[in-house]
Amino acid sequence: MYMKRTMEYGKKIKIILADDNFDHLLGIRELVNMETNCEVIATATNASIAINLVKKYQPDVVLMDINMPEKDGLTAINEIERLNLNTRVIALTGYDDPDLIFRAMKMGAKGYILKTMASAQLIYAIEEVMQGKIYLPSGLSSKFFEYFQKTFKEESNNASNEENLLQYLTQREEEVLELLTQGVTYKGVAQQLFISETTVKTHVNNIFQKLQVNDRTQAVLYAINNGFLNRKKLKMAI
Amino acid sequence: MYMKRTMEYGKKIKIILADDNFDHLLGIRELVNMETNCEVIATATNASIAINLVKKYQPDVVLMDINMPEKDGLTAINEIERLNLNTRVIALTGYDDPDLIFRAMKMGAKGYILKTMASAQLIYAIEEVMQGKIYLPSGLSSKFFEYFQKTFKEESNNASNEENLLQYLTQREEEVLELLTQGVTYKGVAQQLFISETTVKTHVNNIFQKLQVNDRTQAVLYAINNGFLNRKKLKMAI
DNA sequence: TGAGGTCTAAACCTTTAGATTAATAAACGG
DNA sequence: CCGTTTATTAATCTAAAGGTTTAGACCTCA
Repeated sequence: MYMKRTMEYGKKIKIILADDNFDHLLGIRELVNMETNCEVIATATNASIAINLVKKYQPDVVLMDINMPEKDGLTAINEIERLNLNTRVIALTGYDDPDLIFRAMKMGAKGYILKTMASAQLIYAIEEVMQGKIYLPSGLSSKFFEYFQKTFKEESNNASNEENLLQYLTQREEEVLELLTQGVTYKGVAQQLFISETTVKTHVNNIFQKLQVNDRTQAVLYAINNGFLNRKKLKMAI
Repeated sequence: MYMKRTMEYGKKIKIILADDNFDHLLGIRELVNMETNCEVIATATNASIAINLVKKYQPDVVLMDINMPEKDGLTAINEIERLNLNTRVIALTGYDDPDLIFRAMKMGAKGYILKTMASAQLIYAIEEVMQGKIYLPSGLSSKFFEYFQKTFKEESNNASNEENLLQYLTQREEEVLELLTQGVTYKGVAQQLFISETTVKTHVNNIFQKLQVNDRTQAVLYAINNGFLNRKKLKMAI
């Protein structure tokens, strides 16, 4: 499924622009077209149109303003990524808000540039992502990592939380809890573990005491918030 | 709480080295000490000792080999970060495994370098992180982002899952569900929303039907896995 | 061998959860 | 304006969950 995609000289890089500000649209198009290696093949003033254009033309690069009304640019990036085309999206915005950068990268953006940046950087970004690289200017990269680490700080504080009550569970109790986190009833747990329903209740009660909760919902929430599922490798640790 | 930390000329950058390989330890110390602006004030051959040394000397930079036996380097990085000192950790390893890079950054590493890299890069990395920057060489940065985006791909596929059943909930039902995700009982919900317990049960039943689940645990799991909490801004969207 | 922990199970009881049905009021379309 | 839908409210009844106590079988470690 992997398609090699180096810059083929002679063929221009096909670009689609999406920006709700018409003046910006024209300006950027002008700028990009000046670069002989690039060609803006279509423009859109909202995200929905942009997505349709991408489906139709399958461009090399999409420059997506992520501050658009209605369907926002971030969602649009995600939808384009999920098309699994060979299209790279570069997020374009006026703000260097860390959360925005983080979410854009999360959605699959291959680059992120500010409208206030020098125009040469835009061309450079296009060339970089065309080579399969990620383009994040140094300043934005720092913001991204700051935000990234801040986001995971609480989690790791919780996950290795002084006293993680999950550690006191026995193997059997972990097995029961794992089934509880899947929404299985006592009867279901009993059948899957080949024990009686009353035994399940005993285990569950012990779990409640150890986790200091009163019911299964709270137990499940505790388990999820304290890395139980991660440990079980049911889901990638985030 | 923010302390400005620029390079103060005249004062050497205090560095602690942690590497279980004694030869590497000597080599890196030699290398770092050659840089007149740097000084290795202590070395450790395992993570536990390293952490104690950090507590004692509060160095500017820790070069941490993350492939050590017993307590692994990644956990050590996390523990050092949680000390909230002004110490920056640079991960040091022989492998450019994306997962390793991702986890190191998650734990709070400010830089990541390979032992195979040119020695000059090590010095450069130290200087960069001392300026508050993140040091990730281009190649490793790409690996990081690839991994980052791959990790979040599934999640966003779920989150904006064609048909997110959460969208069919009424406002009242959302209020009820929000309380359910906190492990509140029917009685508790009734008191908080000033309605009768039986009314709560009706809402809950409607929620079950709309989310196509059979009990509150499954409803809560559905809500969590489909971005309900994120939307409610109770928790940072990851 | 005896103390302690785990896993199993049962009886008995209280509380909560879940299913069904239905009344009221607001919103909407023709 | 009236029938239709939808949201919200509510009562009743059954099933499931949860609390408590007791106890036997098994294993381990001192």
